[in-house]
Amino acid sequence: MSLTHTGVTTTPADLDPCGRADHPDCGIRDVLDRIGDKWSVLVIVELASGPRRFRELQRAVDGISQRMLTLTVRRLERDGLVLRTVYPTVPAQVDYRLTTTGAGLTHLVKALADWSLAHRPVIAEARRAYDRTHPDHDIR
Amino acid sequence: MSLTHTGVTTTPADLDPCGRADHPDCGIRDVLDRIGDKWSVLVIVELASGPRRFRELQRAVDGISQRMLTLTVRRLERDGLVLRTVYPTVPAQVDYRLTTTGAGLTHLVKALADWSLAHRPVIAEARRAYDRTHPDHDIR
DNA sequence: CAGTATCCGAGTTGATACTG
DNA sequence: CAGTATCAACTCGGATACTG
Repeated sequence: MSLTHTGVTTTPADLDPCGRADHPDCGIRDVLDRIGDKWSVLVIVELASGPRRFRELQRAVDGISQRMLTLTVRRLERDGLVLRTVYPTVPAQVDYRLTTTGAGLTHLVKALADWSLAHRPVIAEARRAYDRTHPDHDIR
Repeated sequence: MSLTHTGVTTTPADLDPCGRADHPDCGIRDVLDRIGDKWSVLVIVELASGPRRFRELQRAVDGISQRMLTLTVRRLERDGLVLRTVYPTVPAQVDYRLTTTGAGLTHLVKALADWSLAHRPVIAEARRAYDRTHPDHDIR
């Protein structure tokens, strides 16, 4: 479902996720779907430090299950952000590394991380203020 | 603190919703959770063009349900990214606009959008190539 | 080691109906 | 207009077990 689902009240099969000129999200959805999920960013960040094997990644990304790591790296691979290399040894050995495209994305992720870090106090305070003024409201 | 944790990244003092020191995502998660979901970015982008009323937003963000729009703007408000103003008219009138913090975030979102747009062809091609070479694989 | 295959519960979303 | 309330459908992620 990650390919072209933006809002979609439009047609089922739309090869043009973009559709309208007044729809400013064209294309961004693709990337957002990828980096927006729980694990991708963590994997990307880890790979930014260099190639990693499957188990290394799993150990580095604390809490990720085998299943989720597999799915995550597969999707990143499919999008051309990560390169997966299998060495026909026994036991199997596979390494993952960022592609040029993927490395480019890390800059943005880094920028986002910096912004997040810089604004964490502000956001935290905003939340406290909100929760204080809206005691019974459950936004999550 | 940096995102990159080569081998060992001990985050010294961490006040955190984060839990553990070996978790390099501290803080970025907050923001990612917000902009990573299906609708927030679309709403932010729309608001980047100026204040909007509830219905205007709903019309602009194609496909969003009333419920989801409410939840989305509430969360953005709670995080201090969006300011919600209620005018006690009849019928009710409410407008939403980005806060200074929110506006700052739009720059990053913009950067992400630009990157996405620029790399869309590459990613699309990577996907086609992957799907061609892995015909039976369902990554979704 | 590096996966794949299943099952299942929790959380999220969307449709629908109703209100100040 | 700008919501709130409710509920069913669906998705996602984790746990577990098995394989080349």
